[in-house]
Amino acid sequence: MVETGASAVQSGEGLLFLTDEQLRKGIEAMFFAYRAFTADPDRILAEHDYGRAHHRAIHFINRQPGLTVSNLLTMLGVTKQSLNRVLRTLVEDGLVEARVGRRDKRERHLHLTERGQALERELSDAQRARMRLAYRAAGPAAVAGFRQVLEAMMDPDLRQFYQSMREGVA
Amino acid sequence: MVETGASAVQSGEGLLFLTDEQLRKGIEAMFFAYRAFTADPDRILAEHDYGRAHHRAIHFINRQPGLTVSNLLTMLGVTKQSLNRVLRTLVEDGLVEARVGRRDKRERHLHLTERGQALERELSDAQRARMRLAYRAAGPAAVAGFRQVLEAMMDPDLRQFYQSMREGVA
DNA sequence: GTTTTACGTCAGCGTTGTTGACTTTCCAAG
DNA sequence: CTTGGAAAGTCAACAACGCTGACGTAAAAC
Repeated sequence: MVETGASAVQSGEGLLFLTDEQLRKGIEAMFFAYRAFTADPDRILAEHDYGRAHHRAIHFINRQPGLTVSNLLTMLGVTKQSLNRVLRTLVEDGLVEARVGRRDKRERHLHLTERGQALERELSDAQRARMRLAYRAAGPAAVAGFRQVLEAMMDPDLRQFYQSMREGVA
Repeated sequence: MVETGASAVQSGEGLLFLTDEQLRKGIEAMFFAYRAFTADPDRILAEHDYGRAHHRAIHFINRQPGLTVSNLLTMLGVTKQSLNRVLRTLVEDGLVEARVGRRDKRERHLHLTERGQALERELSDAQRARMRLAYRAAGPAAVAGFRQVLEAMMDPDLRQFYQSMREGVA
């Protein structure tokens, strides 16, 4: 066992938010919220015969047009075989274009086609709509806290990635 | 398309936190944080030849000892066939006990055995440890906001479940 | 010129989700 | 007391999406 019991309370600092029960509620909140978070895109993807893996690829290709396969690999944290299967179908279906690198011809630079962008918009509109409602309901202060806690949960290297994603969308 | 462009900004209310870019960052934060959130349990589960599905079952059985299979089904949001496969291995391996209902003998009331409790503790200690660090780093105000936004994201019926989970652990 | 890197691909496997069909058990209402 | 339907379990088949391992090609790097 790592740490058991209401360790935070025992510290006597009045850190009620660090009770095991509070932590447990946070864990469950993550579970249920993530379910909701993926529900809308999942519905749309099912209509197009795609899955979550396709969504993730599309999202990051849209976010950083021209990123290479290995970049994407690092961000998604899957094997190249797994990603390749997904990427191949997206290229075959004409949603993604893989351009050979000009400086380094081994690289493939990924871009969304118009059809790819259309699906991306459909997916992210749905996801943003839910997010917007949640943000609006909770208010700006809550949103700041939300982002702070999520960021603190990430592994350091993934946090780097997250923070370094440029703010503009091109 | 549902809503495109920086709709919130156009409302002129100064709701900067509702920009598409802010929403996008929230979406990515969810993605990366959830990865981290499941990483520690996943490692432990792999050692025991179990998967995330087992973890989820164990979590909720521990949380509400004696809950029925259909209760669990509703909370997890999977089919009974899918849950049954998981539950069967847990019962076979002696981590979960399925007691026939006394009032309604069709029901199976689920309980963790000692070995089940041991694994639950191992898993949730790891998960809580990460959560505790994140909470501590972000502070109580951020934690409150974190919970508020997650709660607002949930579908109403799942939010009901989430809120109604009793605070004690029995 | 050899090694390393980036990418693609084939084969095989495991977990976890799905649908559909069917049985058994049992409560409850007619 | 019979019957309808809910709760639970099971079998079969399938799909998405992870994984490992092995292999091939092209190009960059040393």
